Amino acid sequence: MSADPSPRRPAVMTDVARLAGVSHQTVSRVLNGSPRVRPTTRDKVLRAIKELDYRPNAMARGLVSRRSHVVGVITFDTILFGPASTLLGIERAARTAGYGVSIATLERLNRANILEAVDTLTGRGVDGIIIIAPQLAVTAALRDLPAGMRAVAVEASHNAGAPSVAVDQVAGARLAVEHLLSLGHKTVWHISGPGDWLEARDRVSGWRQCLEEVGAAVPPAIGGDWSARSGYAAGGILAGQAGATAVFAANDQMALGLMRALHERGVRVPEDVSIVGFDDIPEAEFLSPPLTTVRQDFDEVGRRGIATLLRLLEDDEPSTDPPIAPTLEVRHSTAAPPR
Amino acid sequence: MSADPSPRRPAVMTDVARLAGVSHQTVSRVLNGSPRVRPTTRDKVLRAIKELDYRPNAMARGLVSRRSHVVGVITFDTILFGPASTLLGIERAARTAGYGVSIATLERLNRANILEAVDTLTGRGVDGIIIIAPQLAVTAALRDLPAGMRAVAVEASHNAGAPSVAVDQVAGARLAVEHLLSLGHKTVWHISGPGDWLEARDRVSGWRQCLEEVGAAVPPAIGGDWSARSGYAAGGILAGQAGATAVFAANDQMALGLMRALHERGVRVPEDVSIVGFDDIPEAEFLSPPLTTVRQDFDEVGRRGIATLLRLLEDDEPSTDPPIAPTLEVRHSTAAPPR
DNA sequence: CCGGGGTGTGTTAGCGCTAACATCATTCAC
DNA sequence: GTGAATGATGTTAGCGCTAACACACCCCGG
Repeated sequence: MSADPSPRRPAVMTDVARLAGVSHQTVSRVLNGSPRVRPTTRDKVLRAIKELDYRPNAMARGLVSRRSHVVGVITFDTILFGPASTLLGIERAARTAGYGVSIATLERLNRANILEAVDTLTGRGVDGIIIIAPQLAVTAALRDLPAGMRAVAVEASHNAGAPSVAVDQVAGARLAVEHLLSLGHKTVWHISGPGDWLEARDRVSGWRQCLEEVGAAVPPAIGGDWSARSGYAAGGILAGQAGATAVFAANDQMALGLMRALHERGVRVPEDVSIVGFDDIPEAEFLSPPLTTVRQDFDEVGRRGIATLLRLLEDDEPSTDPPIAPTLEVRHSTAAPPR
Repeated sequence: MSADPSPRRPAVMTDVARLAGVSHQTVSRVLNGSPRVRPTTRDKVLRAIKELDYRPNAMARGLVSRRSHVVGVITFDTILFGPASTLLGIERAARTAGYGVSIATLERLNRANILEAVDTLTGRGVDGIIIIAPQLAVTAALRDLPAGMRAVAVEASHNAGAPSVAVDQVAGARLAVEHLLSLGHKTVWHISGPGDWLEARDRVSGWRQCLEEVGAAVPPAIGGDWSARSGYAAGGILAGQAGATAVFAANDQMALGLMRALHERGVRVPEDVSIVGFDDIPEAEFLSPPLTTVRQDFDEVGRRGIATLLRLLEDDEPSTDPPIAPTLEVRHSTAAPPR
């Protein structure tokens, strides 16, 4: 009833052709959904394929068709929530579109590394590349990608050397600051991300703009590095500032560290100080108190990244969507200022 | 001095051969480091390669050599700290070994999905597969992988259908429980992970064993699902238990949720209740209070996973290392019980 | 009853590379 | 000086597939 259960060597197209009594080209036509095949023939071929447990060889296919149906993703070597979520979103979107994903991570972000990663991925035959490029160095590197390589940048600035997909970080920061001001705070302090991260800069811009527009004093931004540790350290600085009643942290981890630092000093959140984070990590809702934060839709980032890349592969016409709007999740870490 | 900067079509091996005045086979020899090439010839070829910016075509290479130098990684579609860190560790190790990584994520874990992912990856021509398989369903699926497919399971039970690499979860749990008992607690409660996760089961076993060995009462395990939310919910149950002074949570997120729940009820950590987590997420150190937790070396998991797979590809001899030992990070969430 | 235009199928020629063997110089022992 | 061993290179034949064309065969109108 069934063929040899463990053939020595996996079946190839000619084996299928022989068993079905047709030429290998007819098998190829069936596989590629050509309409020029009689239904009865198609059935014979399909049966033979199943019987031999045949799977087309992707490399042979790719060699002749010049399409691997694999996209490369370059990402910073980290488990930071943003990049990790974006990678997942991209993989999901790619899978839906019938593409595979090959990854290359970078230990250190600089031009040489990035171009090398692009080379490696290109060498492996990917059809295009998505670069998760939140840092300025990356944006710069994008300007001299090898000619002919199709790439899109996500989380990069709009004037990168490639079409880009991004969340509107300025708008996100404004959401946070406006919320705090509307609660009655006179001004808002800011713990920023590292200066070479685009998102960090944009969040600083949004924060500053918003304060300036309402004529509020603009305190100096306190520099952090995304880690809870740096948020904790920022707490030390903030504690010495009498009028600081509201803080916008550029990500949730720093907000968490800050909360720890304030707690140690007996400063209550939100009674004494209100805090807003950024990212909405899964834990944000369960901190003490639950953290008000700005949420970005990373699945959407992934979908748009893949969509933009596929468009680029097909039409060769770069296209850039407007940035994705983030949303504010109000929880219990924000309240009116103490009187 | 230099060739046409933007050739219409990328250079292939014959182009290099022509420019260098040798046969394409000599170029191939240079590329593959054959000793049978005169140094002067090698130089000529190398210069031609650089001049034409030639890169070998991976698909053509793979087609004939039957090696793609890409490994596939199947992972659960999640940004849980463990699996995400493991993926990163694997990529790093693979890169060091000269391999690329193609990923396939699973929305839902069941046999059909896993086998499909294996098929997809195999179809894309990977040399072998690493399955991040923390759930029982995966272990079961491993038993009927397509013949000839080389695979290794990480975070799976030792009697999976494939060679495996794992951290000793039982030992990790014992570390946590012993620490709490040594502080003077009469017994230790446990918030477990989902019952279909191997790691969750092993941590329950370690916890129970340890208590039984010293003749301590074994309270019922409280079921969680890894999320901070479930840890928070467990807090409700625990609060009703008068004698509960020590809790071992099966991961840091649940510990975090629990801390929140206790805080809301005015229960102090560690004065009233001691808590130990598992994983040592980067934030653990900055929770209120800093969390004592069990740390697993995911980089080592990645390295061993790749090493095991490559050994399998070379010798065809399955080999399984002893499990990796986790370590305890003592911080401030644990103390002697209240008297 | 014959030519034109579909259909369905087979044949041939590569894609860019490596493996295997063939070929031609050298070198060196005797 | 001769033959065998060795070294450096070229030639040929695929890997498994798709693209392009060639070829039957059928149906149809004139």
